[in-house]
Formats: sequence, structure tokens, C-alpha cells
Amino acid sequence: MGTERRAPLDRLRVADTALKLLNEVGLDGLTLRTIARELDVKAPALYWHFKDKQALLDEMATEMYRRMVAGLSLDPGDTWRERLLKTNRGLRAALLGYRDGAKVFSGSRFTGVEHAEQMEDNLRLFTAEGLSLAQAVRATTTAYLFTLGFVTEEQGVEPLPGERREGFDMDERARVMADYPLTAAAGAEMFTDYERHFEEGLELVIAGIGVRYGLD
Amino acid sequence: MGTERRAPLDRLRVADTALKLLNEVGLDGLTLRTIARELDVKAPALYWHFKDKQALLDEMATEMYRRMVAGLSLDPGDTWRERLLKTNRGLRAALLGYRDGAKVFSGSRFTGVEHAEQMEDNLRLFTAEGLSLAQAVRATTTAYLFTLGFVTEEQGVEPLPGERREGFDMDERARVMADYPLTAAAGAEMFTDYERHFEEGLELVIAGIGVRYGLD
DNA sequence: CCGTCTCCTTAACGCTGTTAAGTCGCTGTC
DNA sequence: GACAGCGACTTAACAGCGTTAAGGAGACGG
Repeated sequence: MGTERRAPLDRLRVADTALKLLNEVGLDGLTLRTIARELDVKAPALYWHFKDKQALLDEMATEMYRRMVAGLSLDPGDTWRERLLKTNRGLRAALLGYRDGAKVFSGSRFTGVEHAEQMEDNLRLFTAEGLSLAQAVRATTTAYLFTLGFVTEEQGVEPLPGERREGFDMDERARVMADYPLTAAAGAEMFTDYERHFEEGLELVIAGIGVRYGLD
Repeated sequence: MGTERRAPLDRLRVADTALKLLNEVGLDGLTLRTIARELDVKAPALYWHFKDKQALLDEMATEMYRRMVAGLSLDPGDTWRERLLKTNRGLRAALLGYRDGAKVFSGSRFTGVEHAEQMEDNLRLFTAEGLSLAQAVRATTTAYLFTLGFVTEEQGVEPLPGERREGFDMDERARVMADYPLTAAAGAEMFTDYERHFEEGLELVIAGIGVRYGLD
């Protein structure tokens, strides 16, 4: 009694702890020793569960994806527009949930094949709307890649929602860009109010899909 | 004679050498000691020219941007479509010119304000076509972020054009995705022929801009 | 001839991901 | 009930990383 043995680790507990830690220390600060300490374990123990750090990051990305899918309220009766809006808003929200989320995500590959389920569902929906498979893939990944690029850039400026990275003073930028009036004025349009700008960008992509693939 | 002193370094020569090296060793292998050795100098010498490694990466990204702009053949009479095609194809080509180019680029910030020139030019062209400034910014950055996301993903699979990262065997993927027929078939559509897929994705974005902003 | 400035070296620091080897307790077998 | 075997971990160590502090060689100005 009192000397209960800690339950052995598993990949999910490690990834979960690492994700929690990610928000506190960021990707650069996320070392194996930090993660291990949080798990009450020494760093080399992690190598029992993962072949290297990248494998752990892969599991983290996969877990982010799982949580994103869990957060979606998909409906088989979704229109293709609704589906694109839901999945890409969901993706952005999931990435924003973790500091450097987009970087971790886009630098990793999923473990397993669970992610195929949601993809299959989307492709089914899009082909049912009359798109070829190639078109369906193009439509979904174009939106996906826009979202990924958007959040990557967004988190370069705002690591966590509401928390600004240094060196993004708008006044100073305006001053130094004085010779380029449009560019100077564009600053506010680029480095603030990401929520709205994401919606507008996504809307552009969706509109393009609609018109090019004759879905209207 | 024979003891000629090496010309002192400057930020550009360092960045140039680092970019050349990047193609050989990749971002992970790009250490200050490697760069220094190539310049016939010891690592701490670099700190005379850059306050830290990130500042050097920033200069590399800026130099990539300079070379991209130099490679564009812009015409003041470009239509907005032509301009979007040229700049985004040019951006992709520039990023593909370096192993991990997209990662380096999107993880860095420009030094100086040179980049504002090209931006100003684009915004001028787009507003002259009847767009509001906000719309012009949204149009250009949406395409820009798509391109960045696209190449990031592309280079995750093909670090350099024609050179494939391991773990992307299409046959094995098809086998493991057997339960998801659409997803399995989509593999070829996603992990090959990036050139064409980029063009189609970009076309979708451009079409969306045209229709949403009434530019047709 | 001296001091200063520029540009670089030498030496060292703490930290990183990773490997090899050893340890401890549980499980099943004779 | 002893013992082998395995799972899950620790201890110790390694090479290499970004970075800092201190110092030194050569050019330049007074």
C-alpha cells in the first residue's frame, strides 16, 4: 500500500500529455525530457513506445485529427458546401487548439488508417453530388491546403488565440511601409481579425469549386 | 603571396551559401557549423552577422523571395488572372527550388521592406480592376496561402522534384486502404502529378475570386 | 606608436535526441 | 516454489546542437 505501481504508459497517454504540454511550452520547448518528466518517467522510456520523436509527433497529429473529427457534427444529408464549411472550420479550430498546432500537423503523417473513414465519407458525398473522383479530391484538398496554409500563417502571428507574437506592431509597420500606401493599409487586413478573413478566404475557394465544377 | 585574406563575410553571402547547402542536407541537417565550414569560418563567426539562427533563416527566406520576384516576368498590363497565375506559379517554383523550401519560407519573416514593392504593385493592379483594398488583399493572400499549403504538403512527399520520401508506396497504401475504395483510388490523385494538381487547385481559387468579386 | 574598431577564433556551456546495457517485477512453466 | 522469460523501465553515456564569453589579429586614424 502506498507503493502502487504506476500503470504502464501507452502511445495515447504519451501523445495526450505531449499535446497538453505543447500549449505551455510550444514546439521548440517540447523535449522528450519534458514530456517524460510530466509522465513521471525518464526520457529513454519513451523509446519503448515510439521509435523516435517524429513517431510521437505523428501520434500527436493523429490524435489532433481524431479530436477534430469528434468535434464535427456531420450529417449524411449535408450539402457539399455545408460539408466543406464544417470540415475546414473544424480543422482550423482543431489546429488553433494547440500552440504551433499547424506546424506539428503539417510536419507529420497519420498513424493507422482511421482518418480514411472521414475521407471516404467526404468523397462519397462529393461524388454523389455529381463530381468525378478526381474533382472530389481536388475540391476537398484545395480547401484543406488553404486552411492549413492559413492557420500556419495565423499561428506565426498569434501562437494561441488572443496572444500575439512580438515584432508585429501595426503602427511601426505602417511607418516603415510609408512608401507603399496600399501595402501599409493592407496590414490591418492581413494581421488582424483572422476569424473573418478565414471565412472569406474559404468562401472564395468554395465559390470557385461551385462554379468550376458546375455545382450551383 | 598565398596568404591572401578571405574577403569578409556579409549577410548575403552567408544566406546564399546556406541556401546552396540546404539542397544538399535539408533543413534538419543545416547546422551553423556546416554553414560555417562551407564559408571557411567557425560557427560563432556567424553571430557577427546574425543575432541568431532564425535571423539567418529569415535572410534565406528573403533571398528566396528576391529570386522569385526576379524570375517573374510581370507586365503592368497583366489581367488580374494572369497576375495571380504568374505570381503563384513563380512562388511554387521558387519554393521547389530548395529542399524544405516551403518550411523555411513559412517559418520565417522577411528582413527589410523590399517585398513591399511587389505587393504594392499587385494591390495596385487588383484595385485598378475594381476591387476594394480588402478584396484585393483577400484575393491575393488566399491564393498565396493555398500555394504555401500546397508546396508544404508536396515537399513532404517529394523533398526535391523527382525524389520521393520513403513511406509513400502507392501499392502498399492501396492495400491497406482496401476497406475504403474511394480513398484508395484517390491516392493516385493526391500523391502524384503535383504539377497538374497545383494548376487545378489554383484554377479553383481564381475562379472563386472571379465569381465572388464580380470580375468576369 | 597607440587606441579603436571590425571580424573572427578558441573554449566552453547547457541542452538535445538517441543508444546500449542493466534492473526490477510480473507471468507462466516445470 | 524455483526459474526462465518478457515487458517496461532506469542509468549512463555520446555526439552534436545553438549560443555566449573572452580574446586576438589586422586595418585605420590621430
